[in-house]
Amino acid sequence: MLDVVDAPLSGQADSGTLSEHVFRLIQAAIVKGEIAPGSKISEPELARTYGISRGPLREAIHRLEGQKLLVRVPHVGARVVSLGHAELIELYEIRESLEGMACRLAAERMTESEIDELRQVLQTHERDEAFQAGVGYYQQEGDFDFHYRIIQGSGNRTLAKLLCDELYQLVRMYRIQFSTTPNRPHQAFAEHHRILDAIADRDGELAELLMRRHIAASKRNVERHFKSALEQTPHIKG
Amino acid sequence: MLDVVDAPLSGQADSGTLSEHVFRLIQAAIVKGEIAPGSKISEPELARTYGISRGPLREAIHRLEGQKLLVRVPHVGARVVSLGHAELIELYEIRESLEGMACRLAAERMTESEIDELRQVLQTHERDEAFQAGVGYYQQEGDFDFHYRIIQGSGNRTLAKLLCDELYQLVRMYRIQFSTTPNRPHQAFAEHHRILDAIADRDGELAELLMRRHIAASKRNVERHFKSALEQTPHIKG
DNA sequence: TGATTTCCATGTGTCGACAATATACTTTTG
DNA sequence: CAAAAGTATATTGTCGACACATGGAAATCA
Repeated sequence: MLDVVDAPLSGQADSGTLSEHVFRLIQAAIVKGEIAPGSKISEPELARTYGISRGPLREAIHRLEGQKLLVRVPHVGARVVSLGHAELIELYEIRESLEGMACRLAAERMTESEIDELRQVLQTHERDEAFQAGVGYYQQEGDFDFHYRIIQGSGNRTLAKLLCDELYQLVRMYRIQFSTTPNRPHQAFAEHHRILDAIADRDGELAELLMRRHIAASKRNVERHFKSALEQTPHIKG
Repeated sequence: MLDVVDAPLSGQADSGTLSEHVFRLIQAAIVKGEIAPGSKISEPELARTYGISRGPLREAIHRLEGQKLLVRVPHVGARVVSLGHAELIELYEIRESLEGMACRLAAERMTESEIDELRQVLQTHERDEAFQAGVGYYQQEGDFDFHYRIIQGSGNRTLAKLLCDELYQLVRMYRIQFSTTPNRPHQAFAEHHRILDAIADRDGELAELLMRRHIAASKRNVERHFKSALEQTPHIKG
């Protein structure tokens, strides 16, 4: 028997289909900002770039549209989404509600070992944060780890799919856009700790309240960045 | 001038593309139960049914997958989603959180004329309900009208797209599945009225609380129906 | 007789080409 | 000189066909 090691590029289990592959590739490219927000998607160009036919590419585009990363107009084409100020705030309001619920459920239903793992995640971040004091970018992934764990710990798999597989792609996209400025890491750490304590105490109500405040603070932070970015470049046409 | 009546079947503005067309067609067929939950989707068969090629059909399938109405397995095919007991409950929990927020926002931001229209919607239902006392099916659409109006009145367009365009297709699907039994119309009416009163009083907190209770009651109702349905047909394999 | 293996049929994934439509440019006209 | 119409190019939407994988049926062997 020989080990099949054809092309494990994407890291995770690649479903083997080209459509799935380019779907994740383009998704990552959009989230990372490699394809500018508001820019047009050219099917022939992308097909040449990834070396595939337009068929699988179009299927990937339609799925990306479902994830709200692309906006398509019939007979015209697709553009990378470009959220306005209001829409970004709306997204954070939705997170506030949904992750608040997830946090309450997590406080009620997480196992002790899961809580321990969550505590270790936070300790790891604390060391990293002390190490590269306030760089803020690495904290992004860590922050997602923290939120991811809580969402998974809620036990509501439908909610987890909705938050992690769909909405968070958009959130990550704008997090990376705003990642040039330090993202209030210390304050976020303190908030994370308080949330963890509430979960460890099995205090669902408090955990929900703290998570909502945490996301609300993030929202205000993003709001500031958005405004300052707007002042630098007053009019970005789609 | 002659009235153009080519194919206004879908009611709304058809974007003209076949893909979009079959997307809405299959979506409606799944929601109405014309394609049984858990049943397999045959691409050649559906292509023949709608008289189109497999290309646009596959694009529609991918979008349906994004809306969680289909579950696809690579190299195997797509099946109509079949939510288990737990998943259905999870869906209602998500609605509780999201529509609760929508209702609070609606109480704060709806205009007086919008509130008047909402009141008229309720009055219309009251007459209809009194007319065909307790049939319960027509109430489905009406119930959606009521919830739709509130969601739209929240002013959060991102939330409205998420709830109305995506999650509600699933909810409608199972509403129709359980529509054989009378859906506690009187109690729902009373709850709707109380919600309206809270909105008219601009009492956001109360409006949210009442909406959450309303959906929780719906959840318990669905839970009952699900159990009784399970007793009649103990094992429905996917 | 039962389990395993081989083979075939159905269906999915992918491709290249054609038709229809939108965008940009050129031309014409007031 | 500006605006509108017409044309040309490029892109999107659609189609039919081929390659490969999967599931089931038939045949073989223990």
